[in-house]
Amino acid sequence: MTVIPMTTDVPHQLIVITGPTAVGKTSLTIQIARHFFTEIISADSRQFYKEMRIGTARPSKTEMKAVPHHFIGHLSIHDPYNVSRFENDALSKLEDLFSKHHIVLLTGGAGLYINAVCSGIDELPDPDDSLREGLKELYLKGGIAALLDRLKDLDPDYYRTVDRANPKRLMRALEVCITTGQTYTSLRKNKPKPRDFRVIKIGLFRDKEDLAKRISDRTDAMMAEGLLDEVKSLYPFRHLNALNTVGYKELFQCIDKEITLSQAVEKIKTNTRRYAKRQMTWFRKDEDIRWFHADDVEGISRMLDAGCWMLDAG
RNA sequence: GGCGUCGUAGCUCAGAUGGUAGAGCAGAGGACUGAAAAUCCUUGUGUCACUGGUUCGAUUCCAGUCGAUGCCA
Repeated sequence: MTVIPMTTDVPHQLIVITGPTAVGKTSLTIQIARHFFTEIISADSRQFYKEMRIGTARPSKTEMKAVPHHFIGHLSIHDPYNVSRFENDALSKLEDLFSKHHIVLLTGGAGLYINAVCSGIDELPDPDDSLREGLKELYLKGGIAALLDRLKDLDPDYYRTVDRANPKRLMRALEVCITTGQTYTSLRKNKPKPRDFRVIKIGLFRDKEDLAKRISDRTDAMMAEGLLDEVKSLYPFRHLNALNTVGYKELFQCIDKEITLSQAVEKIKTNTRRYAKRQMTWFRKDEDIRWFHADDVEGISRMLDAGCWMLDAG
């Protein structure tokens, strides 16, 4: 029997499985996890919430039993949460898991969250509720112009490069400047943080028609499973950020009689397609991702079993 | 069968008293550092149903054909 000793010269490996929504990450990741007798960390910013089960395509009970999953349903929609917290939570969970496994899997479709785990994000202050309220107020009263005015003062460099039409970006930058007394620009180092594990990123793709079909089928399946009831039960909380989510917001509109049920279902499908598209534009930029067709289990296994990726610098 | 209305971008529709056309949605591309399934940006050439006629010129006017639809029979 060969036991690989847990020493520093054998690097821990984080295998990241990513790709657009509905591409088939869940089942493939479970297969790989079983192959390596390891566990899965989810980087899916909506599967975190315990109240959102059907609409987020959470892995089934059987699937979760087959392989331990982490960060699925561990939060309530009422809990404030963000990437930075996820970075911390995931890192400490990884430390724990790496004491038992050489290889751990991370899967999900939120590129920002994955990057936070793999290379970290800058130290910036968490949002402050009352300040955020104030900025929202400023925006409502004075519009984008008011935000821009303020930013021009507080961080002229960022003012030059921001997307000036994006209120959320502007408000966040202002928030950081005001709470720290420093410019947002100066705090954004954009330097990867060292990690004591290696990362390999696997991207799953499918052609457009195939993905669209899967999205459509999955949406129908969610409806058959009772999405509408799930959404109804969350209706009182529809203004929470967690519920500003594809599959939920459209059905809220239906409950509000703004659109019909079949219109809502169609809208869920097109919004999911658009989400998948946005994910792809994010992932395309990431040169570390090795792409495989989502059905190419053979190819992925071959690559992983060859183990040559373990020798990659990283 | 008669009379009327309509036929313009993938969809819903606007428009030009005749000089080959434009919105919304969809689609496509992009951005992205604590709200990220979020938020935001860019992007519109299409036999203007078909066939003739009038005209320097017709998608626009006229006639016919076909299709849709409404009313009357």
